[in-house]
Amino acid sequence: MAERAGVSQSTVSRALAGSEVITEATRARVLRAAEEIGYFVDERAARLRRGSTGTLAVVVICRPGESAADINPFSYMLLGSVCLAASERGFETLVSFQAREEQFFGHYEERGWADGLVVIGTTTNRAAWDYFRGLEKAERRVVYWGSPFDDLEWVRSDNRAAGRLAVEHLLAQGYRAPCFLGAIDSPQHQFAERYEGYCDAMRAAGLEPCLVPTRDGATREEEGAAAVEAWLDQGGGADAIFAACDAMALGALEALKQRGVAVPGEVGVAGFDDLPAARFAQPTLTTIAPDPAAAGSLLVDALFNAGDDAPLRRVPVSLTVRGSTAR
Amino acid sequence: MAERAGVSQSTVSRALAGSEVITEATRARVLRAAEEIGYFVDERAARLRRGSTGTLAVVVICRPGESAADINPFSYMLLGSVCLAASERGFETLVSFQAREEQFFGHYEERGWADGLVVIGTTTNRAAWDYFRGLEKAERRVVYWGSPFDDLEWVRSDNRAAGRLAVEHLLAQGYRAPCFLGAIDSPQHQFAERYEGYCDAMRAAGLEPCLVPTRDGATREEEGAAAVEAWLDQGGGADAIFAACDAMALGALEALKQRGVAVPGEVGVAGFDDLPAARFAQPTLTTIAPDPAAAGSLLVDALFNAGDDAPLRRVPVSLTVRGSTAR
DNA sequence: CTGAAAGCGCTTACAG
DNA sequence: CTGAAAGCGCTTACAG
Repeated sequence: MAERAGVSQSTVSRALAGSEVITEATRARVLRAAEEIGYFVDERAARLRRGSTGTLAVVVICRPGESAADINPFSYMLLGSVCLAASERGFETLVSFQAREEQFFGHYEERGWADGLVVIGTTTNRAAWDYFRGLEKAERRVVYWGSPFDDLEWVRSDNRAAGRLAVEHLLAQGYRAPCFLGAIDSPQHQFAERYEGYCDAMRAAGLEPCLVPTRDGATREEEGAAAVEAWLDQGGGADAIFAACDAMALGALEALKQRGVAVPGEVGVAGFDDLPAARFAQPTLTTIAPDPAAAGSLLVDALFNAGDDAPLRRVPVSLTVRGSTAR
Repeated sequence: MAERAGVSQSTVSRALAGSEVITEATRARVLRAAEEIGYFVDERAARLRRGSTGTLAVVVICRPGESAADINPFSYMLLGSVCLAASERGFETLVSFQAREEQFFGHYEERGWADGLVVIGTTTNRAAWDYFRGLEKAERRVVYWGSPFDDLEWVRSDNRAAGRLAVEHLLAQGYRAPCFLGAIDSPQHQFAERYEGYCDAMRAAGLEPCLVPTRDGATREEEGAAAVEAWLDQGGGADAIFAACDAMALGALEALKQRGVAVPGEVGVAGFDDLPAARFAQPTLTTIAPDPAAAGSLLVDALFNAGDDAPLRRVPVSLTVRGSTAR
């Protein structure tokens, strides 16, 4: 390649890297030669020499046994937005889905594969969290979505605001006794935060918070459906449900329909996530939507600004009103 | 590291690479030392020396302006299944989403970033296909999902079988005149294949095929809805619809509901894709489901078996019966 | 079975 | 502004 352009290896490198110091004429000659012989810089060598990788690893934690079709659509959206945000900042993204204990892996930095690691964990997988928490000690660049641990570098939705938004909307629609559907002691910390926001708004309105607890099930939808059935069996009592996530809300909708409870007439339902499915539920599901694009940007920024005084770690949320609360 | 274990660099390399030739005692010593100092092989250097990358690039083609939340859920599933399949075969995956002309990029092999490239394009993006088709000449390892070009190395759903399955199911449910909703002259070749399967089964049953054509719209759902409205305006005539994809079927459902046409009573509706949303549509949507896991495996295998006599390139499909055809 | 040496393809001080 | 030289951290013939 250097021969072809009639210059030295150093000059080729500088010309292609866009160094200021090179004559425009020389650069043009080098670019033409590169075009002619289809030359591209070998990034393995460049990075080995340079020391950095220009790549960011993103790990999506799944439940064991999950296949591509079972993975939470919101995880996919997060993955997409992280890749997009990384790309905007000039980084490539190495992605891997990890479910079983034998395959947990986070040593991308040590191996020279990536400059940092984004871990996306929306589902419960305790073993994975234990593994990744162990890594942290090594003083590396890692940032987490959905971390159950507050001492890790995390980015999350503004869950408290979400809880408040939901309650305020429900009350504005004329519902008088919204309850919260979810598990607040779940390792999924975000649910507890949504519950806190819910409680804030309830108390601000002079109302008593009310919790309809869910229990672990095969899927979030089943958890939601089971909890609603148990609640109805005990006589119900609330006239609206704010579910900790859309999947549970969808399950709740299912259960209410089966029991002949009219939505939104008798009971209003709102969720969180804005899954694609929310738009097609019957009735369509009112939900609090996190901003996936903002999430990707914040995660990538947090990765490289770790240790900052006041890193921006809360992804804004917004209310999407649909049929399930329209009365 | 070599010092620490008291052996040469060569021996460390061989021990860690699992070379047969190394004494178990030596290997143990090396492994212990590696553990102690937290040593990991630098893959940049290893691959530079070895010549390969152990990585596979996957490019998801999007529509310009699409954000992470807008991307087709099926594309995400395909992405997931490709990553999973690659991982099973010991490959890392480098993923990128590409929408605009300036960012098209496929030179992962030349740059030493990947040993091969999987391109996932389910949406219409002519410029992207032109770009990637241009690459092909360079005699490289690329395999395509959703390619409009038959001369590229492709993997697709068994679309003809899908068309047949849909018609056979519709007839078995007592529908007498199923039509096909979609664009058969679309660059999206797969739609035409589904139409062919539809025609095969119609003729086999002694029926005349009938096409309800769609036209490009902002989203597939809008395309489906608009086509159904136009069709109703012209007097309809069919008693069942097999839509070229779920998004269109969902749009059709929407339009039928708005016009007061009962589904599945007056008109049956079936789609293709098995989007998560299909389970939550009202009524729930009968659909032909491709097998995303199989798709990932086939794509990865095709990548490394290119040029084989009879590469397996058709992903099996299956019928998922739901409410929209249940009469 | 293990070690010394070469070299993968770059980038970057160091000279000129 | 450009070139010659060193070296990034590995793997792998080649000896022994």
